[in-house]
Amino acid sequence: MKDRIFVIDGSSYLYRAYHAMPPLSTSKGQPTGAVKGVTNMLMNLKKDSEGSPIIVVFDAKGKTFRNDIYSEYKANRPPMPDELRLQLQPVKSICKAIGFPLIEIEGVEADDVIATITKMAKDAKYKCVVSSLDKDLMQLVEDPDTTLMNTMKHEIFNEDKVFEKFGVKPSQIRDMLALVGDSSDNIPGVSKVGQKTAAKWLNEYGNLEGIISNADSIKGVVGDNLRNSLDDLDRNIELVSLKEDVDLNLKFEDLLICNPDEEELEKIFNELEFAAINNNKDEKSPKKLGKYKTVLDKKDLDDWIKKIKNSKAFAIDTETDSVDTVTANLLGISISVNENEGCYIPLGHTYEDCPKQLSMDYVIKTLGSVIEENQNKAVGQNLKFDIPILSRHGINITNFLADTMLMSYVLNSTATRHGMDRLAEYYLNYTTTKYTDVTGTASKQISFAEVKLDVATNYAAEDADITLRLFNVFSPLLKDKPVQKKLLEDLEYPLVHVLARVEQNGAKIDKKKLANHSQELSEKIDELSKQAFKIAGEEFNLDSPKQLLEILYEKQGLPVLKKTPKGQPSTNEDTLQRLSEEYELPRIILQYRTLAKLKSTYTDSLINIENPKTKRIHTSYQQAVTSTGRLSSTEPNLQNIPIKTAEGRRIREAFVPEKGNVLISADYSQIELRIMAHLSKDKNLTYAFNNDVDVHSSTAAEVFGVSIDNVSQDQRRSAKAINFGLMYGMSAFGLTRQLGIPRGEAQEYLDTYFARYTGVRDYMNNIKAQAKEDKFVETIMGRRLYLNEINAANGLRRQAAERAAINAPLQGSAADIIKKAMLDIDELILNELSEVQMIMQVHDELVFECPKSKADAVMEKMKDTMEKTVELNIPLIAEAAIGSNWNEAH
DNA sequence: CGAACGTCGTAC
DNA sequence: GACGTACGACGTTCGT
Repeated sequence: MKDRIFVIDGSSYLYRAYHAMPPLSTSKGQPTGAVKGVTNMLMNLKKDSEGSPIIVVFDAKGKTFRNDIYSEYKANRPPMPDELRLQLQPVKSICKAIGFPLIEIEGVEADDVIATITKMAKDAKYKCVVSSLDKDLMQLVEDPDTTLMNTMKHEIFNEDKVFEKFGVKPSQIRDMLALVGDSSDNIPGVSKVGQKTAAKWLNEYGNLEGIISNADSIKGVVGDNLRNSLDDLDRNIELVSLKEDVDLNLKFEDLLICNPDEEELEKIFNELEFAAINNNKDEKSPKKLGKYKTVLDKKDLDDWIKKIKNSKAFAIDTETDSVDTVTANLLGISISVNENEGCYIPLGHTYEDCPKQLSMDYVIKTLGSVIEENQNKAVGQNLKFDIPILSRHGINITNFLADTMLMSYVLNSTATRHGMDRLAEYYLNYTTTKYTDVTGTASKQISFAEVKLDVATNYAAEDADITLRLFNVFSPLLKDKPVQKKLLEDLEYPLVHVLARVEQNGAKIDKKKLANHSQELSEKIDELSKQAFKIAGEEFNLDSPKQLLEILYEKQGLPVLKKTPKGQPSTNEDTLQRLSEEYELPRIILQYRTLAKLKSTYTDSLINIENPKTKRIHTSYQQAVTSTGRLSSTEPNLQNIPIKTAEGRRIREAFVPEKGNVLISADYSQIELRIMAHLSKDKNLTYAFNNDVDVHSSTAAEVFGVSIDNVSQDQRRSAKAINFGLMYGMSAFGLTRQLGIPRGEAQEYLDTYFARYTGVRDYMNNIKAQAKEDKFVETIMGRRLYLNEINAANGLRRQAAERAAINAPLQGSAADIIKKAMLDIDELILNELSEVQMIMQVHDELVFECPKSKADAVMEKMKDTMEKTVELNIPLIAEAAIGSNWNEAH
């Protein structure tokens, strides 16, 4: 076997690591995530290379010869982000200190240098492995002694593998790239020719020359495009060909020398605050585990009970056999009272030879009552999960000290996601053991009950430990923000209990009705598919945008009206709607889409998700997801059940009460517009709400200069679009699209609106100015949305932040208000309406289930409570109705 | 092979 | 490029 060398494209490593790693940084603020990622990748490769030389190539600064050939080359590349730029030098220093030869040559690209090195290796009778999957480099595989390798997977790209992936031989890759072009390098290829078409031609005619000489026999639009692109193709070939004779200013032998400088490496690691990196070992660097104890006897449990009693705060976490809070069984409890310490009390582990655990009854009786007594010192992460589980096992928590997930959310809803693993990474720079690290994934996944106690303890006690450490980080931060602290303690924490109850209540569905509907949809969908295939002349996957665009635009030759952000011809509703005016196929696709969506997303999934135990569906409300303070709903999402079309409303008809009950729905009328009136104090808007005038008609009267009684349907519709658009920061362009009117006319509407509603105009300008000053906006209850990009140099991003600045106080305040209403109503239910269940929240709507006989009175109480929950400058109105299903009640 | 991403469509 | 906030189904791509 020949000797071999490895060649790395350093820049591509850097970018990959940058995107794969969290944004770590040193205490001084030097970003290090990408450095760490690259370092790990280098170490792994070093290990795998078994002593073979490794050479690292970086792109040099400045233009290359390709810019001389084509001035637009890579012209649309965004500049390297600052956070990454700052990590470039450290990465290079580390490469050198490890001892890898590092090569940067100006005027050419790293790919050319790599090509040159593979050529030198070949001449010296060495094999060459390039650690990259870059498609430009695939042409190098033409030489049997050169391969590309996917570092993570040890997958080798040889000639066969290239053919498998690209449909052509390595020697044809160059021609393929020239035909297809490369949007990231800003090289236009032959229009409408992608990898597939290019491969087809290359297999038929051998090479680009062959294709060009047969160009006349290629039919259709693509043929025309090809004939029109001949000049481009010459240029593209030059651009995609790699230069193999770059002057590296060294001999091949020089590349084989590894010259490590351990001292320098250690110095760099210290500066970057890296823990010692494992030079040789396979496993991840061992992280310092805290002192974690498995509690198996009464004496140890007693110790921990004392610790809880003596603590100022203790963290608690539960382990279960399911994520479903309605059915999950308790398998263990973990506790932490000091950082880096913790215990795990297993209660239900079942594997063979599992040590004897304390009995559930005993632990509930002893530890359980101490937890209850000390619950105002209890800290958890996402307690909405733990509370119902504990409650079902006899431990009732109604008043906890803190929830770290919500602390993080209220402090800054967008800094990071608020799952514990992410919070530990972000705020503690600590990598937690993941759940799937101990249970495995997918088919190999085992129940937590089968996880060995030592492993389970390290996982579970760590969770409690981390929760406590996060609490210690967040507490002082909140001390400095009394308004946010109040929001957290008076709104979000109490809401945890309410949401837990709403989730546990669940909603009843009429499965038979849904099943019938599903069957009906199936038949219609089949029929539409057949029609579509007939017109297309072939069968294809109607659900695949990719196949659909081939059929519509390439085979059927329909005009391309719009492209997706990625440059593909669009097949979305808007586009198909316009095409439908002239063609039948898009019209059928649209009908197909509507029905397929209903079936897959709603009828089928709702049937499947009914809980076998309760025969109801139990959504999960996410309290720390949205940037604005709204809740979101998952598994299933009950907040996007159709309502606009008759077919869609049939889904709502399947949401029903138990026998003898009815559903009551109460929703806030125009709550966001009312908040706009409240915040802006605009005279016209305030007048409309104070006098109970239809707000869209009133706007129409102002904008179109007619009396309110003479507002036409069309005018009201336009005014409604304006009112909604304003709250989203919509432009004249957006209004144009929405209403299908000329740009000038839309602009006139807006101008007139702002002339009539000067309060709204001033409010919008002020909130934007304030946001630019503060870098955040606030709701009426002081919930903050930080807007990092409000002063961005990039106009698009800045404008998006400006729109968010307008929208967030409106959407967020509405969210605050309905959350407060939920607390008030929950109290009402607990105190005097025990037969009523709150079962759903849909942003401005609450749905209840209650006995028919109580319905009228309950409805009035709910409506009244919602309207009085806060006092604004204008009245808050809730509209309520009773029904035998959700559609009727709404 | 499973995770992540892209596109599409539903809600408020 | 142009309207804010979400979730999920499905197909496609990519690499923990």
